[in-house]
Amino acid sequence: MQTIQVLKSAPIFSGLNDDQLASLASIALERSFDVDEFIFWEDGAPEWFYVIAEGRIKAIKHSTSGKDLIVNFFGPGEMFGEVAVFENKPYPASSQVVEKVSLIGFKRDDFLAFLFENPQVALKLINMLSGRLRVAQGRIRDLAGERVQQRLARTLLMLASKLGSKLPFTREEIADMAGMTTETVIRQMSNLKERGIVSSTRGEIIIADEQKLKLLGEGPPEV
Amino acid sequence: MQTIQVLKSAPIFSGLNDDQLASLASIALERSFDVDEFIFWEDGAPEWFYVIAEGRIKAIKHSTSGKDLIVNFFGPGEMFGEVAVFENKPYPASSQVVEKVSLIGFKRDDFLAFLFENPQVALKLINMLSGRLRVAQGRIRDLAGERVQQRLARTLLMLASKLGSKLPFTREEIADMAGMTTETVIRQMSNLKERGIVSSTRGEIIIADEQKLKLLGEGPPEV
DNA sequence: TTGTTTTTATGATTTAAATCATAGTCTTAT
DNA sequence: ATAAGACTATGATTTAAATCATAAAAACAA
Repeated sequence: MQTIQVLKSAPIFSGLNDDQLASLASIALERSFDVDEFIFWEDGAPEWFYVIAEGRIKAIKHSTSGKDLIVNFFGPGEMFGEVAVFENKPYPASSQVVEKVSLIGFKRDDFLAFLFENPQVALKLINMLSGRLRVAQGRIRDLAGERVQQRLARTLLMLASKLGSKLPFTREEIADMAGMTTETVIRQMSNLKERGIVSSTRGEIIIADEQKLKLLGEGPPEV
Repeated sequence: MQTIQVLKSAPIFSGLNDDQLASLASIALERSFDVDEFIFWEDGAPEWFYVIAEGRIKAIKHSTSGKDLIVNFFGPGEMFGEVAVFENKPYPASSQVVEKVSLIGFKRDDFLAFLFENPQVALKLINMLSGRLRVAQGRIRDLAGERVQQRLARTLLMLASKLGSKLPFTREEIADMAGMTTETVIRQMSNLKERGIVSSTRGEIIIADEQKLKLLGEGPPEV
């Protein structure tokens, strides 16, 4: 796809006129990565800020205990790497390809200059960062002290809100997102299957009853 | 203190010239609240965005299980309420006064208009939101699966980085921040006191050996 | 001063989830 | 076609932290 077409369809650049898009495209660079490749590593120098044209990536925070945590997934039209670039500090997480991606990259200085000239985009960016902060705070609460069943339910619902009811994840990936062990996720999923709340095939989870899942995620353990 | 003086000293407005400050002050409104008062409630309509002139507040996320979580503390010069205002969605957390505060408030529309006219402030804001997102992601990792000793250590260090080594908090408040029970915090703190890492009086914690605390926060449980 | 509330402290018991262990099933590669 | 590896499944055991319970010390109020 044409760079300009991709930019046009990205929420962060929605509403830009042709001149603005052309000026953006002039500082953009296309890059592609294969499955499992790392686009950048946690603690690396913040050079690039990306918008996804095609494919999906995951943001991973490594831990001294070896237990990595998947902090987010990003797909077409979404941006990532922005925290590091706008703060001019090392990337706070690694990004690894889940599905072969084609990216549009911007160099830090070029993009900041563009922002300065286009307050409209800056406001949009402020809006999107606020949204991410809201989601992050929600996850903080979820992870602090809730029971695994609730955490799992919320994790699945969060994914479903981005990807629909078919979730292309293994139990292990879910465990890395919800901050628990693979075995625990498997047990909980078995339970959810018995109760008809989800169904699944290898590497895929289908949410069958979103209402019930919401009850589990919001209400007390026993409902 | 004069509104303009306060604004001048707030990081988000650093570097503004007198004209800009005057224009800001013209849309600002001063408000004061007493200890324990709520400035706004989670899920309330996003009307005001605040900068603190004096005092301290805490941001609280309520949970269905009744166990509230303190997601942040803010003091002089810091802003809060921005997520709701910039997204135009309900406040993601409540804010309650810890120490009598005097605030400078901005109405949503007025402030957005100011931002549009002052891209310099917009960029600064992007920078600060990025910083908050980075911190939030760090907390997500901390809360996901680490042991209480590590979580406590990191919580204390996070607070120390904002407030210095004297922390004016009870064990209960720390527990609400780190996502654990008051008893567990008390036990862990007793242990840290025995080892000479912290000392404390009622309602106050003093970090005596930040180096050792960092080891506990970063390394594996046994060092 | 005495009584009440808040904060800190510690012991005993329970429990949810991690860990350890084994195995079946599905997918992919050679 | 068979072997190798990844994914799912379940049982047994351990363990960290929650919960339940009691109490002393400090702060505060009447």
